[in-house]
Amino acid sequence: MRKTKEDADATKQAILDAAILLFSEHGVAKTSLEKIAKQANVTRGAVYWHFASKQEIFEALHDQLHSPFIQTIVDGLENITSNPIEQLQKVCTDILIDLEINEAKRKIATLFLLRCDYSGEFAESKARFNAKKAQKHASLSKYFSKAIEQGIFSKDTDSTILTIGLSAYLRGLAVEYLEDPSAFSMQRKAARLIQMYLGNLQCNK
Amino acid sequence: MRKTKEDADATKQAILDAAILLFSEHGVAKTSLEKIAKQANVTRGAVYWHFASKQEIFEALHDQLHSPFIQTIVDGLENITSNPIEQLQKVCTDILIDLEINEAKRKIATLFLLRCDYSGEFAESKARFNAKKAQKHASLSKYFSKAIEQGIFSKDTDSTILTIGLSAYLRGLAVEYLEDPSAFSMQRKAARLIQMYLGNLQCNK
DNA sequence: CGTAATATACATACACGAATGTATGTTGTC
DNA sequence: GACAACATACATTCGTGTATGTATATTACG
Repeated sequence: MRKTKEDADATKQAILDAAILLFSEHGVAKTSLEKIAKQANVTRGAVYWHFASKQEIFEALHDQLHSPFIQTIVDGLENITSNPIEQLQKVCTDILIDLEINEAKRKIATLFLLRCDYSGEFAESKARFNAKKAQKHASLSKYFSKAIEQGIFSKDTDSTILTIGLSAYLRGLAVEYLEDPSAFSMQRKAARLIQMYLGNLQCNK
Repeated sequence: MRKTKEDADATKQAILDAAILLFSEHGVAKTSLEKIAKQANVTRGAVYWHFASKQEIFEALHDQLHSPFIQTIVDGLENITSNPIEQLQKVCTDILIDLEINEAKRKIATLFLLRCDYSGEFAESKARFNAKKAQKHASLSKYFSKAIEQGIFSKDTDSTILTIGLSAYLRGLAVEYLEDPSAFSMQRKAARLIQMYLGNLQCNK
């Protein structure tokens, strides 16, 4: 029953896809390798061939798919346009709207924000992720500092506070939305939610 | 080995305390009833005498201890003072600082925000909680509407957006802080973080 | 270029521990 | 002496990890 290399890659991907689905729906802890195998139409033998443990599956998904919101912001601000504040607002708004219209991203975000806890065996994944995040944090903070110096943002803005706050705000909105997507619509509210937070930063001198 | 009623209540409380500790440190899923019993210096027999299952322990803790931030805000705004905006800022700031200085509250918040997922058997707890939250949401939104009418808050504030946003902001800040308390100090930053969010709402006409 | 050797990509079977729930025993109290 | 408040013992299930079987793709060799 040996398969070709492409076949093997396909089943590996099927296992990962099954894991995303089950993890995001039922939680990481409550998903057994048996269930993942069944969802992927293989046996646990196949799963253990490609991965040493559930933890390894989780880590593979985590490292490949889970990126902090700040990273998306930093990426989106790389090429500066005429109006940096509007640009920032758009980037943030798009992140949130994406959670509503992009099912794959919604599943991934649900998984890592709501369906796993990072205590114990997953602490290393979290540590790597936090390092990544801290790096982007610093990067965004620098960007803000510069923008404040240049008079784009109001002088009484604190770049660190702004970075921490924005990160937390997006995280909070994402979590509250994912927890109950029927509570409000991102497509309708995201822009105003972001506007409320970032709308008063412009230098009004 | 029969104990008096007070003794029994004490062991029940010891079991609950042990559960809080272990749940918040190692996660709900990874904490067995055996570990809880050991931590409480009893056997699993005692645990099963007081509770039917781990789920029942979780639900008891959840219903008694976990209250949405909005509830604290609504409670804190009950008796209106001279400056409602300052009052609101203080209430929010205090919630955050409490996470740093009050160990018990930090453990509880960690447990319910970071160490459990509400899929599967805990969905009912989450549903009850969400109902409670929605109620307080509506209540706070009404408060804001009134304050806007009275000219306390700026006219271009949307009470619903403000409520959703504030709830998400506090949740996000709490989560990011609890996830890594060394990242920043609430005692130092909370006031400014809240000020940045709520500071521009005052009616400036 | 055909074929034997080997490694790959799994499926199947088994052994084990952990956790759960229940049944039953024990002791002190009212 | 009956019942509350446990401790102890037992049965069962679930998940994991590993060992083994096996068919086929790939490679090496003559």
